[in-house]
Amino acid sequence: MALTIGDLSRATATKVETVRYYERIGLLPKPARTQGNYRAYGQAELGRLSFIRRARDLGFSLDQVRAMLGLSDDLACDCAGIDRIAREHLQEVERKIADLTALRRELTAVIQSCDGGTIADCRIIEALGPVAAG
Amino acid sequence: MALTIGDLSRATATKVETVRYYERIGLLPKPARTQGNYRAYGQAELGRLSFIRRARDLGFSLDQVRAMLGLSDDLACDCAGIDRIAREHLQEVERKIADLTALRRELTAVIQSCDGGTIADCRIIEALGPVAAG
DNA sequence: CTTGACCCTGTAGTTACTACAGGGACTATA
DNA sequence: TATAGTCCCTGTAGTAACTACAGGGTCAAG
Repeated sequence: MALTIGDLSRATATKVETVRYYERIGLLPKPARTQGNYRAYGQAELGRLSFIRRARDLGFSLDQVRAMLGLSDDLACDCAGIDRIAREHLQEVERKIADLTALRRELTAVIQSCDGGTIADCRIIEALGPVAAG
Repeated sequence: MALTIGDLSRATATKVETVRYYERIGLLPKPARTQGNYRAYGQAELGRLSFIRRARDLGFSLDQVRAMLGLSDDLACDCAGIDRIAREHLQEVERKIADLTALRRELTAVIQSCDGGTIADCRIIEALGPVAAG
């Protein structure tokens, strides 16, 4: 049972036009077509699209997404290259987790002070303040 | 000692043009000017810009950033509204932390299997797979 | 007093979508 | 079996969030 472009769209909260856009720029493979010329997808494409959308939502560029998908596509080729890419992305992932954790702490504080009726001590901007000068 | 636009740019890894863009769309306040018509910033603007850039890097839209900055700007006004916005953003932050944690696990696995010489078991796509159908 | 690094305003280009326009496919139902 | 409604198709044009010049002014150092 093949999936339509609308199925992928609903399952990943992605506009139909965006799915076609990803195909055009080569992020998604050109799918099989039905007799009526409709795109016919399988579970693999659904998984790939889900990865793309969620990685985008985490602030990675399409080029970075492409590189991460490459980790999965280029299996058993250039291990040194894969290792380097994975390590770079791991660093970025850890930085993002740290920033989000700081943001969570400050949002929680805002909510709590709202609960208490006072909101004079909002430090949300400081949560993502400038890094120490190099 | 005022900061130049170049100082802000270097401190936050932001293009000078982007700083001026944020001013144009009202995300940064119009700063004071020197005799020579140069923009003159203080620490507050540096903090604000840093917040904007890091929140953008975490995948928040400029509108979402604007709402979060509002939490800090509108102190002592509409507590119910602030609470709602903060709770919504907290939910999104927690979802992102969960996704990034899954991504970190898979990237770590890729690096480890590379260390061991085998990379046949890359599950990075599954880390951000489709959510169960509703 | 000029060279180089910085700043200014403006406009045009890029990335990553998003929204039609104009038309074909398929499903239900009168 | 006609036809209304919902999907799909290919284009092209618009939007959001930058980014890159062009053409020119400012300012510290030598």
